[in-house]
Amino acid sequence: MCSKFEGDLADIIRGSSSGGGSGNKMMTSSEELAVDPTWQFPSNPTNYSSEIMEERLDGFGDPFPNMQDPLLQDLDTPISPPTFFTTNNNIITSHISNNENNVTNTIFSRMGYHQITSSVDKLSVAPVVAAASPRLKSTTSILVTPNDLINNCGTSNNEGHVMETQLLQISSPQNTGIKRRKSQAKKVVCIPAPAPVSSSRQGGEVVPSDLWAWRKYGQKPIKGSPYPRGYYRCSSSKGCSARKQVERSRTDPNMLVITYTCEHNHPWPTQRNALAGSTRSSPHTSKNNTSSSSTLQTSPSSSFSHQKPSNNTNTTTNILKEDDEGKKESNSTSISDCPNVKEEDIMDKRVEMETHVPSFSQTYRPTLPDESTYYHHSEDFFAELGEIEADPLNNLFENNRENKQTAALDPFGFYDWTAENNDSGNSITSGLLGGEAKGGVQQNP
DNA sequence: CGTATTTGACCTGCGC
DNA sequence: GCGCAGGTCAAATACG
Ligand SMILES: [Zn+2]
Repeated sequence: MCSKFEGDLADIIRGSSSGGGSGNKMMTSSEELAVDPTWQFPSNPTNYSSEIMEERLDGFGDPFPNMQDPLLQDLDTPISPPTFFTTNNNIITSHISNNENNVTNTIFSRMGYHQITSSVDKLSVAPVVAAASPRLKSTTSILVTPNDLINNCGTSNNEGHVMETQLLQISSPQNTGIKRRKSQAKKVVCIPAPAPVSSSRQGGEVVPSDLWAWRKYGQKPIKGSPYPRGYYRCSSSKGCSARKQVERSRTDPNMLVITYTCEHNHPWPTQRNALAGSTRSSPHTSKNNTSSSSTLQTSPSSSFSHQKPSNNTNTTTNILKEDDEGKKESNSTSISDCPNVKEEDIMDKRVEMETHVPSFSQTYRPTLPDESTYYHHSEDFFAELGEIEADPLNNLFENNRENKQTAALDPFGFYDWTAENNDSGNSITSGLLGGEAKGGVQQNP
């Protein structure tokens, strides 16, 4: 976790902190989001997956949901360090000023989650929310459309929001696969952009990398925004239908809006693809700083969820649910801080806010029936984690070397692990860490 | 050599 | 039914 993120986090932070001064650059088709190798997302995509697609359970997150839950529980009990979130802002600023790398935690603070689920998963969603705000005292439900998300992210401070949206057109008889666009459930995450900044050459934007390996398969300019949208597909396994869309929010260049379309079939990204992508982007500076790797990595949602809850004040986590009916119920935790919410209301769609005090533990279970299959009990999961944790952490930290501070961050790192653990945690962790950068090949399976 | 990115073209969905 | 826009595919290119 932490370690992984370190680099990433730093980047993220920068982006956010820097405020994106640079973010503005218009992107022609050519410009893309460059991924910073270092950058990592706090959130786990998997978490998002918690949702269940109507028809498409397959795609979404079987594996993921599992992951999340355990984490959540952990959070509740001992592990979760919500506290760190609270402090995040402070930390961030300080770190940022000093060192980019250090920032790891801060990133999370800003990050926000929006989960938007289309009609399909009613049940699943709720749990998700809970997860998101394990600790939050009050949760507000908000309805948000994806558009809103984008806008919000941009406009909103820098805080990220994660939304699960399932935009489904249930109306269409065929949910199956045919209708791609709207019918599918999507999870939208807003995060501070790493800072496209001038930095690297390419002009590319930096995309935060998550633990998963993503391969870019397309990019298109979007009318609404000056920024192109990048389309990524899971490269870990061919069978995996997980997809990811990355675009900058039109309002805030600083913010990146990442939309996850399907969940991963496989437990974990054994290895990231670091090779090709990263190198290409910049010929000169290959890896270290400047390099922008195409591979995007967003932290697994799980990590996010944890973080979010942590703070009422600073971090805002919003989770949006859309019911079948079309209404969206969203629970946002610690919204108070977020300006974003307001914007949303204003924006287009309806945003409803409710204050809830969910106990995340409760919510958690109900959320995923699937989970049970994957993991019988979160407890077990944790148990494993505990073991794993030690190793992975160490490794991570080592990797991170730059930031020892990250250790403080433990909470984050911890999250990541969970994900790793899920599959075959130990091996993976080592692999990830080591391989992350370049590992060339990705396949696990 | 293999993998990943880049980029244009094609296809599908959606709105009018 | 037409047109627009988004999303995906596939060929070409680049890099380790
Ligand atoms: Zn996958």
